[in-house]
Amino acid sequence: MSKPAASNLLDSAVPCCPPMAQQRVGAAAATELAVAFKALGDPVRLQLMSMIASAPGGEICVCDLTPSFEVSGSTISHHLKTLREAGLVDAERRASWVYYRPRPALMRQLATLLTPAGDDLTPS
Amino acid sequence: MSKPAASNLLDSAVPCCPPMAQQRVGAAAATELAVAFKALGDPVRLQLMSMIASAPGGEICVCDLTPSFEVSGSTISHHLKTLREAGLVDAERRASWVYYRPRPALMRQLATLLTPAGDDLTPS
DNA sequence: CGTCGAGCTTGACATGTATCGAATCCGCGT
DNA sequence: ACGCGGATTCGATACATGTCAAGCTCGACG
Repeated sequence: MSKPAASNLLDSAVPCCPPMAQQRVGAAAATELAVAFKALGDPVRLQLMSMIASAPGGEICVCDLTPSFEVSGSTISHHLKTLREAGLVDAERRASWVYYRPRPALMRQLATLLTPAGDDLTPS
Repeated sequence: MSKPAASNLLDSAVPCCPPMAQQRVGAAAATELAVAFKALGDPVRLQLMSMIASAPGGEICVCDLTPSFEVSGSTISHHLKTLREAGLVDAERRASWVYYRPRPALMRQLATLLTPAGDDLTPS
């Protein structure tokens, strides 16, 4: 559990991703970033991601996620795995329960990437 | 061409989408937003989107997009249709050529949605 | 130990998607 | 009118994905 997450975007020293409105995304970067966007490209996963990202205390138990959906527990687990492998969330087992927390680094990269031309982004 | 784009997020008066780190995304909103993320969840489409978003002059001809990829022209056209129907780009035919331009409104919504907790977003 | 509950994994299936070639459409020149 | 080149659409096919039921793993607690 909590694999290193295939993407090397997370630990890459390269600034990597200015807004796509300012610079084209190369083929290699596109392949990696598309994994993250694809992970968000499902209604269930998007809701899961939002529930994890907005969790008070910074983390949330799977047992608090599952009851919010119509789909089966195994399906939720499968979606969570997708989010994990995309590098968007991190999981940790404590006692009988598994807790998920967001990984803001990638979220911020995606947000920056989508910033339209002329928009300001988190001015220091 | 240039269909109304199924999403009602574009012309909706509702503020709609605070950062997901601040508020859970509802099932209905998730279904619509997931369409946009899914559209970006393919390497070719992500590059296409970045080429359109970064186009000098705010628009770019399909004939300038197609040669950058290995895939066939019909495949590019299909991907562009996906981006159009997701509300991310707009197309216009002029003479023999079709020009694509970005739709910053949705881009900004997605960027805002992904803004992590504690981050500042384009302060007015 | 044994078993119980929470979550993950596996196997299977139906649906969706990416891709291509061929056909079609649409302006433009000749 | 005719053909040409750019772009989209159509039909077909191989592959990926979402979903579930069933089985498995890991701690906890008697």
